[in-house]
Amino acid sequence: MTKKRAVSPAGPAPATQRILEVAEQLVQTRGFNGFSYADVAAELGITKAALHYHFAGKAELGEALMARYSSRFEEALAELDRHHLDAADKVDGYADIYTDVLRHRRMCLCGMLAAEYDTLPTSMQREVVAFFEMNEVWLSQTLEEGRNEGTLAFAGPPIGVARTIMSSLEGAMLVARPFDDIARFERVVDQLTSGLKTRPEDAGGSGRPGSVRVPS
Amino acid sequence: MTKKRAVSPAGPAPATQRILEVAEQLVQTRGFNGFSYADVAAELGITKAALHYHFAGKAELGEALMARYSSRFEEALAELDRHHLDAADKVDGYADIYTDVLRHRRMCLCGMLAAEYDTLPTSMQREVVAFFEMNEVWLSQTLEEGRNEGTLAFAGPPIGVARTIMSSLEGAMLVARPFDDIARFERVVDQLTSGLKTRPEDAGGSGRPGSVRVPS
DNA sequence: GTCTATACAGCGATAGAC
DNA sequence: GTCTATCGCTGTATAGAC
Repeated sequence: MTKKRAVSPAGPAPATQRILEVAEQLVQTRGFNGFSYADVAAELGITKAALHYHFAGKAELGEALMARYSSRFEEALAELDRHHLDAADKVDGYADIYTDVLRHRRMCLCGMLAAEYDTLPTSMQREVVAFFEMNEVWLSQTLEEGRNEGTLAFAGPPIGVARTIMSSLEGAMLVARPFDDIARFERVVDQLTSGLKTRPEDAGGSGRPGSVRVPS
Repeated sequence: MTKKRAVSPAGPAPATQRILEVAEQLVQTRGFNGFSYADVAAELGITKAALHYHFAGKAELGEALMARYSSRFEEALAELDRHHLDAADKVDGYADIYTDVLRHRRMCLCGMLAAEYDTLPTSMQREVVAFFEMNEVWLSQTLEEGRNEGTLAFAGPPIGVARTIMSSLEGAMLVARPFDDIARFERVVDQLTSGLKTRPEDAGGSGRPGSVRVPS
């Protein structure tokens, strides 16, 4: 048995992983047009040329970033589903995912890329839209579930409420970052979700049952 | 009397105006890091060097852009106040300002710059925050007014609701643009505002009394 | 107020050695 | 898998003529 990990034989090499982590942080804080190969290389102590070995171009790096982010996000949603929470708690868990991103002083990756949408490679544009659609589908289903089980109450089709919640969370992150104020974000989250719930919220916003976060 | 306009003697020269208009459109669609002096010059059929006569550097151009946008926005809010609307209609008018921006396939200038916040010159960073604060102040006052006159109803301090509305509108624009779907934005607006109003909304979203827009 | 010309830094990207 | 070296291009900015 070699030094290479025996389990999960697939998956990116450690070097590739570290590149993605650094690039992700840069895009989420500075934007896709606000970072360069030189930034990533400097942070990792390697050269720009080495990066091109792992990702042919900036577009490919961007696509890998989004694929990773989306699948991580999807996994976090699946994890919420696995916890047998009621829909009201799932919605809270959903908002917590966003809160955790903001806690790392980051913007949602796809929210950031949505701002830069017109300048992105078309492959990345498609992934931005797909990310939002994935969010909407999960939220719609959860909202409908909540209405059926009686933990959530709202008027009209779930998709409308889902779109309001998702885009409002993106906007709350967008605005909270210049103020460097997580509490501002959390208050907006409470405003948005408290109107949906059929039972009163217990005081503390943290430590909810089955809290799930998208790593880093 | 010369050819120069006899009235409103102050104000930027026509050439400067046109530069600002082109640059504004570019920033609102591509971001501050997504456009260049060359883009502006090409659009106007002049050279990059000519631009530097009007604005020493990109930072100065950016500051002028924000000052203009903020004062235009503030004027639109003052115009809403001048129409003797009730607060519910003022909130609708406020949302209409955003809708008109989106109709021009643009993101709110300061919403766009909020995404790029970490990469902006500090002078521009301050203006981004000031813009959001100005919005919040006006909205808070209007919400309180509406609660006093009975056209609006909401729980808690107005500032909390104001922040939710403003940041949610920013987010709804951010997300609607990749979908190139104004209706999506308008439905979110309805969701956000209908819960505030004490009387039902008349059907059509357009042509409300005293509709005001921020030009371009 | 606009031009030509140019400086100079940074960008994404490639070739080829190790 | 990482390096050195370099290419071609674009970016912001300046000098000086008109």
